[in-house]
Amino acid sequence: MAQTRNKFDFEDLLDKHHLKKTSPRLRVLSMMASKSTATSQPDLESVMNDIDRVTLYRILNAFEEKGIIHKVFDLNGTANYAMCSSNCGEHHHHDEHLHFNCTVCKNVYCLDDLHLPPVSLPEGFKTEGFTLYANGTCPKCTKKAAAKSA
Amino acid sequence: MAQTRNKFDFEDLLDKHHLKKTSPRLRVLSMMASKSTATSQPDLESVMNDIDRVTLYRILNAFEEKGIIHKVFDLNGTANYAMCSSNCGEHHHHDEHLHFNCTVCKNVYCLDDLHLPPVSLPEGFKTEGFTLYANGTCPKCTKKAAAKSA
DNA sequence: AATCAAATGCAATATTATTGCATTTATAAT
DNA sequence: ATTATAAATGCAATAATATTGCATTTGATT
Ligand SMILES: [Mn+2]
Ligand SMILES: [Mn+2]
Ligand SMILES: [Zn+2]
Ligand SMILES: [Zn+2]
Repeated sequence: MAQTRNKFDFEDLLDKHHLKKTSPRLRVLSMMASKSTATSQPDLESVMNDIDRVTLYRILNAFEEKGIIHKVFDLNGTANYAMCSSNCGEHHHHDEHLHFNCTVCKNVYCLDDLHLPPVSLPEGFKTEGFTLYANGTCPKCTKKAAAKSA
Repeated sequence: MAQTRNKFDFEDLLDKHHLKKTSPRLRVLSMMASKSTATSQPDLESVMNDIDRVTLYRILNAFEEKGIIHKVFDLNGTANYAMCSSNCGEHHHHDEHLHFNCTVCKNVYCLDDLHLPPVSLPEGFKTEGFTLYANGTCPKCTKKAAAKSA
C-alpha cells in the first residue's frame, strides 16, 4: 500500500501540473500519500487546522481537476479524497476501481486491480464511467472483532 | 416506470410501518412515487416549501429506516431519494441495483433488474452490500442532443 | 532585485443538517 | 363523541459544510 514517496516526488508532481510548490499543498500531498485509505475532508481539516479552511477546499479542488486526487463520498455523504493511480489527468479521471467503505472504522479503501465485469445498460443510456461501492467490515476491524470475542 | 399508486396505497404503506398518516408524509410519498427518477433533497425542499425543513429531514430519515425509500448521493454529493423496490424492510436495505447519474440533467435513475456480476474482494474484506454507480447521458438528454445537432 | 500571476488568508454569506422544546394532531381507549 | 396519549410537526437556535470577493503574501520568472 501507499508506496513511500519523498518530498521531491511531490514537488515534481506539482511542477508537472504547473502548480506552485507551496507549503500547504505539500503537506496535503504527504498526508494523503502516507495513508492506505482515503482521507475524509473533516480529518484533513482537523489535522491541518492551521491551514485556512477555504485554502483547503481550493487545494482539493485544484488537485482533483488536475487528476492528482479523486473524491469519493462515503456512506454518510462525507467527502473523502485519495491519490489517483497513474492514469488520471487533467479533467480525465479513470478511477474505476472499487471503493470499500468499512461501516466500523468508516475508512474508505480504494481497491485497485479489481476490474469490474462489463455491465450493459438499458437502451439509450450512454455511459462514461462506472464506480462500484461496497460496504462491510475491513480486515483490520474484522481482526479486532475476532480478538475481542475470543 | 413508476407504477401508478393511489392515496390508499400510501396510507396502507404508512400503516404497515406504524407511521401516522399525516399530510406531509403522504405528499412526500406521492411526489416520489410519481417520478421515474430519484428526487434530490433540494428539489423536495423547494416543491414542499410549505413543509418545515426539519420535518422533511425527519420524514426522509423515518422512511429510510423503515425501508420505504433509499438514499443515494449523486456525483456532487447531493442526497437523492427513491422508493425502495419490494424487498427492503426495517433496517434492511437491498437496493443493490445500478444508479445512473446523468451528467446533463443531473437525474439519478435506479436501474433495477440489472444484476451485477459477482465480484470477489481481497482477503479479509467482509462485504455486506454493493452498489454500482454509472455516470453519463440519459436517454432523454441523448435524444435532445441529437435533435439539436440535426 | 524587481515584477507579476498565483496562492493564501480573512470576512461575509450560502447551503445543508441537527437538536431541544412547545404545540398540534392522529390514533386508540373510554 | 370525548378524552388521553404518544407521535409528529413547527419554530428557534446552532452546527457543519461550502462558496465568493477582496486584500495580502508568496513563488516563479525576468
Ligand atoms: Mn478511489
Ligand atoms: Mn436506487
Ligand atoms: Zn474498518
Ligand atoms: Zn439526463
